[in-house]
Amino acid sequence: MKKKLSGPTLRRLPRYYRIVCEHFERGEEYIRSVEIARRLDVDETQVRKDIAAINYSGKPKIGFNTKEFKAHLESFLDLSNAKKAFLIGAGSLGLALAKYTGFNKYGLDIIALFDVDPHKIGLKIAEKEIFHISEFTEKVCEQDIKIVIIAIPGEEAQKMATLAVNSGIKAIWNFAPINIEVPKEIIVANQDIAADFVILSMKIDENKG
Amino acid sequence: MKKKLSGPTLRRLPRYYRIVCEHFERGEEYIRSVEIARRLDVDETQVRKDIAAINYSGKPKIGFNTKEFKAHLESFLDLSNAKKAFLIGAGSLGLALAKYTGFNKYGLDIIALFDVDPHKIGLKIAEKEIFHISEFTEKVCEQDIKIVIIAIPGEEAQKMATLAVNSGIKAIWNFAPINIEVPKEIIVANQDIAADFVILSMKIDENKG
DNA sequence: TAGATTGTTAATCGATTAACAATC
DNA sequence: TAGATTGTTAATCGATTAACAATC
Repeated sequence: MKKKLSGPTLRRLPRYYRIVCEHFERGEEYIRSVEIARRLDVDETQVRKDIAAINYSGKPKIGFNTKEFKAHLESFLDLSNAKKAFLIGAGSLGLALAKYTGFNKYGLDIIALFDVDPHKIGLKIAEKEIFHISEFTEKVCEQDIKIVIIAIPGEEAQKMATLAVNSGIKAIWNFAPINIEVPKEIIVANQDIAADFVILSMKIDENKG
Repeated sequence: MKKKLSGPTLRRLPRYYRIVCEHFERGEEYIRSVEIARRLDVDETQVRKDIAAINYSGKPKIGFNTKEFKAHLESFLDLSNAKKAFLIGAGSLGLALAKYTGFNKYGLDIIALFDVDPHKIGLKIAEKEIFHISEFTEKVCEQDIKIVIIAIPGEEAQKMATLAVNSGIKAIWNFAPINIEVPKEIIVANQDIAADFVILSMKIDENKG
């Protein structure tokens, strides 16, 4: 049984993974904690602590073997095990997410899209078919889907979330700019990209002051 | 001079803003800290502490006036003051960001897009013209742009970041799935959405275990 | 007034950082 | 061996939570 990691540590791990991949792909055999720390602007002791927390270890004087460390992170973060998901909303954001190539590497496999626009039904985006939302519940059951991504403009997002929950979905990744509410056993991540901008913009102000 | 907020507090403020807006638009005059806490799954004392940190106060027994509190957050987070930005990349993600309507409310105004594809140059997306990247530096100066959003597939992102820095940009919001590196006086937010998925997916695993 | 909620001080908890020992 | 880097224990720091006072 994995011991539970702290939130901050968990959030740093995918960032380590990215850096380690970059080094590995560049053909570098080892990476040192100070290098990871510099790239991500965290403390180097922090990096080693986090690595210790996932039971990996490096070699004193040499560093961490990029290939091994990468594999360890993939195993720990369960990246190789593709998780099937449905995507609600074939608007511009939905299409962008459907076409996004970075997800496979991180264990996300978007299987199909759903929309209400009759002009879109039947089209294929990046080899994923667009179905009418009325087929959603049935297909969730058929294909044993646990994750749904919501990418519609807002007002309808809560309704779609409720539909998803009633269809047996276990986790919702919400890109609509509202805070959706679902029963507490359902996992929700409200991806508020505008809020992320606000944080960036506050940092700019700080730099000026 | 604003006293500096902690990172966690700063990250919660836009979430409070969203909830307060929702209540205000629903016509509710007051909101209580316990309600905000419930909606965002944080501690209610935390909410009051955060509110105190931005020098706002409510009324005992009644709560926080939604209209006033909303205005206070807008002022504190500087949401009313539109920040001009350029967007590099008119691919599907770039278009989705250009069309995204939620940004205005959060103080972001995307002025124009840049790309290299000759078929796209001159087109308009949500009233924003697409220019050739060769015009970037000149237009940054002309329009005194401080922020650039990078939405291209990856390999080229570092080059574009460097171009942006050389053009005098002060902050970069990077959607490309690489960790871009720039001089330390430049503010960078690497928006790694795949990483956000990993965190969601780990939470699902925890729920099972 | 009584009760409910805000506001604040004190206590706890956990994450980060510092110091240093272990190791190749 | 000397030096560099990992790994770990201890100290610090800051965020969260708990307790309770203030207030309408």
